[in-house]
Amino acid sequence: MRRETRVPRPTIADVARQAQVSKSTVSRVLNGQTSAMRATTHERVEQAIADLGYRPSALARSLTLGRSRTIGLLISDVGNPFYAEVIQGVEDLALSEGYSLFTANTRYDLLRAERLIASLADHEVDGVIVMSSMLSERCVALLRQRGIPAVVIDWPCQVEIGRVGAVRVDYASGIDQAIEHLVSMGHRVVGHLSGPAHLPTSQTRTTAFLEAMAARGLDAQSAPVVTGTLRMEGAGDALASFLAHSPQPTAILAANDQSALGLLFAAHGMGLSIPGDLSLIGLDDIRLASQVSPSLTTIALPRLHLGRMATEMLLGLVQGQAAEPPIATVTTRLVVRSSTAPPMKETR
Amino acid sequence: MRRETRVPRPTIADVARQAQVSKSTVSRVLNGQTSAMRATTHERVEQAIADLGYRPSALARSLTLGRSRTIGLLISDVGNPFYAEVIQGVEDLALSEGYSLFTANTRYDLLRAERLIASLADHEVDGVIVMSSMLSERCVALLRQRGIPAVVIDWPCQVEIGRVGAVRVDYASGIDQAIEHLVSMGHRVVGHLSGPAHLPTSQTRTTAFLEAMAARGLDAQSAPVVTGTLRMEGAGDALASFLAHSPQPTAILAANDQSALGLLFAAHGMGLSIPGDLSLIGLDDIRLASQVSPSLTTIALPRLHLGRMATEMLLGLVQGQAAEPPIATVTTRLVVRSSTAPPMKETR
DNA sequence: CTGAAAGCGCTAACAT
DNA sequence: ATGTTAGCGCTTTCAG
Repeated sequence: MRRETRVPRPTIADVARQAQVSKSTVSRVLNGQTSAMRATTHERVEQAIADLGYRPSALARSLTLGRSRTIGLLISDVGNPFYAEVIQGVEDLALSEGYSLFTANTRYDLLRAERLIASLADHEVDGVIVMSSMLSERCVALLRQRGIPAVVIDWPCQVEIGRVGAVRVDYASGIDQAIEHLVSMGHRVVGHLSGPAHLPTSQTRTTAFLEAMAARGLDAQSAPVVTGTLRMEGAGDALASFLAHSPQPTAILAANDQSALGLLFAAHGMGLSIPGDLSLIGLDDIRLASQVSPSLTTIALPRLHLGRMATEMLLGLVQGQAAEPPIATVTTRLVVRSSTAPPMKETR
Repeated sequence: MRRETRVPRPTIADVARQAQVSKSTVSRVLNGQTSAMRATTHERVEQAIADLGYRPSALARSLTLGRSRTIGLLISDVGNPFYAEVIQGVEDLALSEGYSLFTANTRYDLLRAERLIASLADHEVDGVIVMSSMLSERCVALLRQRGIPAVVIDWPCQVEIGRVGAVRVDYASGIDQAIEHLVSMGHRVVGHLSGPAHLPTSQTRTTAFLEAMAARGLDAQSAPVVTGTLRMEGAGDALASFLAHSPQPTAILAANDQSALGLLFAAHGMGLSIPGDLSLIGLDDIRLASQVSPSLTTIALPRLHLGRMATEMLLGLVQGQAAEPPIATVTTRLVVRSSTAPPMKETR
């Protein structure tokens, strides 16, 4: 007794027949153009729709309308905890505006990114949000080439003309607060664990660090800056570098929470006390930051907001009501927790 | 000098005109039905396609073909690090098979899940993969109702007939190894930090734990089982419960890595040494597990594989070549790291 | 070996 | 106030 027959979903024609009206009438009901319609007709159509459990085909609709109410979300790596909330922000707003999301991970692979973008274009997404720092430039170029509106998140480079927007992150504000926090507690030698040098965002953060130091008359020149990976791995080596540096830093600002946590765990492993022997500040405020022990003082990025803003901007571009210039900035702010404290007085 | 004019993408008709052939011929080239075609014709068409930079519209194709080469991925929460790799597994295989992914987060919200499923259905996805333990049952019901093939991941309940498959996780194998590992080191009192009682998967794990204990003649009855949240928060309270228990456990098996790490951090905070004072075993083997200090002994779940299998199964269902019964199981295995050691001999 | 024509499900003029 | 018609871009008989 297997019912192999795939019951085809009802179409607008089925509804029309059932309600004894034309397809146009049904279509009007579907699109709310019901003002100049006889109440009984309206009623009959609604009834038929309900009876048949009819739902319009997004595919067919997209084809006729020329827009798909679909947007692409290009991410470098879902596994990066940083992105999760941004995704939520995007999804929330997109959903509430009736858009669906094609999500795709570039995996930091340009070839893959190209294929994904091609695929998104093939599916006629109305726009794309790009959150893939290393690949953003190429991605945006490809998208522009296909005439697809796009918004880049946290990509400090110049946004050229065209239907491309950008949501920037003002790291400097939070980083400045962080340095102020350390300095006011008495720290004088502060180290910086940066991200890979080729990432624009690493440079931005490092620059902001150096400027914040200089602004307080600290010797930014001799401040130990170690290049890390933005990941937890390898933090042990980085920590060793800091400890070998002279003068030895009493506090370290890491380029992100992951690497800060790497330092934290490495310190644990070496029997170093945080914040007793060393103060630590991260950046991002990922969930984990508040859950480790000691909880991590960090510079919070409003990620949900970031996602929402990007989506809002993209939908603006899609609907042609582009803000000029399509650039927005979100600020960061310090969240003080337990990984920072005044330095011990043995600062040589 | 703004070019406001949205250049419409070339259609199959444009290619046909350019190549001086009919749409049918172009379509044949597009679909590789080129065997019985004059070489010069084929050549001309390829040329025209290249010249125009033509790409077929997935939308139009889906409409005529009746299948969209699109699948939905229903997740409860992207923020859960557990899912990231599964997603990668799904995406990898889907991509290589020419499928695109609609991803959607239920956020553990049934209403939201319903809307998302409706949306997926509206977009005529060919199938859906569900990875949302709490909501799976309802989700599958809704999908079945709309006649959409589905595969559930890690949902231990009965799979009814219909085009629904399941990929199970055999927790018992890894949990048994874990207990064996502890017992062979001399542990006799082992605690279990379980997940919320209403989650089927919590029950599965707890049962496996108790059985593994009993199988070794240990007093499963008096083994302290504390109900946790599967999250890091609240681990402090759980740890306190374990420590207050008599006899006090010398090792704890947590239901997942997150809660194990919660215990780890809580122990740090209380000055307890891991594994000196207490051995700890997690489950999942999330990235973080190998990065914390001490690194976490845990039961590894082959997540990439999980995603791949689910996708493979779904595509099988979609293409009608369903394996009978559509159920697969992946096994788990213990990964020994540094959070486990023999108990101190002061076991009262 | 290739073309003409119908149709997938929907919307939008343009009638009436 | 509602129906008719012509597409949107593609595939697929069916003819030649």
